[in-house]
Amino acid sequence: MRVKTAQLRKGTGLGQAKRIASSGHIPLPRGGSAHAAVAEALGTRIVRGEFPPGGILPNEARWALDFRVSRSVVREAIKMLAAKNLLTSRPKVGSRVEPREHWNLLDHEVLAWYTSGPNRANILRSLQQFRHIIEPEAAALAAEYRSAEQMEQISIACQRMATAPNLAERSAADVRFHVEILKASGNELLLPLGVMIDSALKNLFVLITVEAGDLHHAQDLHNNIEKAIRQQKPNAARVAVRKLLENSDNMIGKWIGKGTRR
Amino acid sequence: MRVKTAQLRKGTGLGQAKRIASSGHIPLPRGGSAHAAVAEALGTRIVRGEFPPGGILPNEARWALDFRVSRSVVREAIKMLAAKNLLTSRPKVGSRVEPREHWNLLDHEVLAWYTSGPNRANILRSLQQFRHIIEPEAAALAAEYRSAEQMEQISIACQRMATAPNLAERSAADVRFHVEILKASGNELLLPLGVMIDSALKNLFVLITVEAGDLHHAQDLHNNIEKAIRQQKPNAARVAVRKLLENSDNMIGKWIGKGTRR
DNA sequence: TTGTCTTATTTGTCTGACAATTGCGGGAGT
DNA sequence: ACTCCCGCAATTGTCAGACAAATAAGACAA
Repeated sequence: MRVKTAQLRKGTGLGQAKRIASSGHIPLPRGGSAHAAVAEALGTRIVRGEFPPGGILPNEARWALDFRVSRSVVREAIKMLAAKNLLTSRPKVGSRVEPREHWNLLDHEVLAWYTSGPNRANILRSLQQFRHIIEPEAAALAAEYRSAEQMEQISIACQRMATAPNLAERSAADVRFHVEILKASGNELLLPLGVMIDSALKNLFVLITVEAGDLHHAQDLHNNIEKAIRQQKPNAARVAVRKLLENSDNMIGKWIGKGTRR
Repeated sequence: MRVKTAQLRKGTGLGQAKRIASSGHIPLPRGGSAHAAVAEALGTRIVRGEFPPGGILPNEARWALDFRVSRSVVREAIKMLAAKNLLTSRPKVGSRVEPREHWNLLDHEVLAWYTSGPNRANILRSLQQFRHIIEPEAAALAAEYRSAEQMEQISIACQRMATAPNLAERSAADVRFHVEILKASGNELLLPLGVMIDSALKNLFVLITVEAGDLHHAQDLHNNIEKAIRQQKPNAARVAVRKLLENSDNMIGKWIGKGTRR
């Protein structure tokens, strides 16, 4: 965070209130670099719908005033958002928010902004549903095409899950287990997608682990997956993963049922 | 393109050849804005493996010299690549290329750079495989949860495919058909993912359409999908989509078999 | 050998200026 | 009154130079 302490510009009582107010000083979250902070602030507000798709947002100079940063910083932030397809910029017209279907929702930053917003329940549901689509097929592909080394990695992760001394390490091994399966699937796109899903559901993940009173059962489910892949039985792998997901669905159901508000 | 004609810096015979050569003038593709051009140039070279993951790339000043642009432009380009997780920057150390599994492969620009590179066959194979995983389930979900309006849109697209006067319009209707199904699936992540896949396979798409001597057959396959979703039969929808994909697999096989090099 | 200090390099930020683009309104011509 | 063209102004795009901050690497002392 490089924002100067002093350097308060004088009044700037320029008459505006044209398109959107957005007046006054907006404090930036401390800790990172300024452009990242601005990008996060803008990105969050866009994703939350504060600036509707198709709309024009305030110009760079205005943001510079509001955030008390230079225009360079604002520009770099806007370029980052443009790289995520949240908006496009054109001279004279400004930066226009793209329609939602153009947004790169698969970007983990965008996803994080999304899950911090109002309709996070909706997106979390979509994510879990996504796992049902992706993971059984990934396991089936892994069972079919895995190499010996990849199998080795999967087994290591599985064993580490079983012998983990605490929940944190167990959760880490769990993620590793998933990732290794995705790697073994041989599909280059499955890996980043799976990583993205896992990191987005990370919170959910540890909660499930905590909630699972019956760790033995959960471990059995994982062992079954490992075995199916080891024996190169795609269908068995599919079924085993479905069982595991079913289990975690139940955990989520319990968790929601418990009335865990926010 | 805003690069000045004049303004040729003098010699700059500074001794270096430190990490990577990259000396001399690198011309930028004409047509867009400078930062977009630089981002594309750098992104392409990174994705193609010219700068290996974990490596440090030349500093901003150097790129500014090589591309004959200001450092601001280089910085904005680098920020765009950082937003796609291709690299991270830290003071004093420079910009380091991230490991490939961190790259946002689901970004359509990154994907485009990828498909223009050497191992495009590999990535195209992964994409088509992806369709086998995604689309049947999407259609099943659509069959289950579609609204009346969504069904209407799907039918319209299907009919428009049948009555299209030329290949271009037929291809457009085809894409629309897919997108409407994804929308009807009710999963917010399926839509952007599907759009991304379709746009990446666009070229492949039209080729398939061209290649398909038997348009009637292809249309029947689409009609079956439409019917299954209309009748809200998820399993039938899954099967119908699988048939369609099988057909397009065959077309791709034929096309490759024909010896279409390059 | 180890810990600390200095230094050099690189990104980060600020500032001010000008260029390029283009939506919009006003004026000329019919 | 209507249409077309042109200049204006607002906004992003680009440039240049300066300084701040961070930190890796080497120098030096204990």
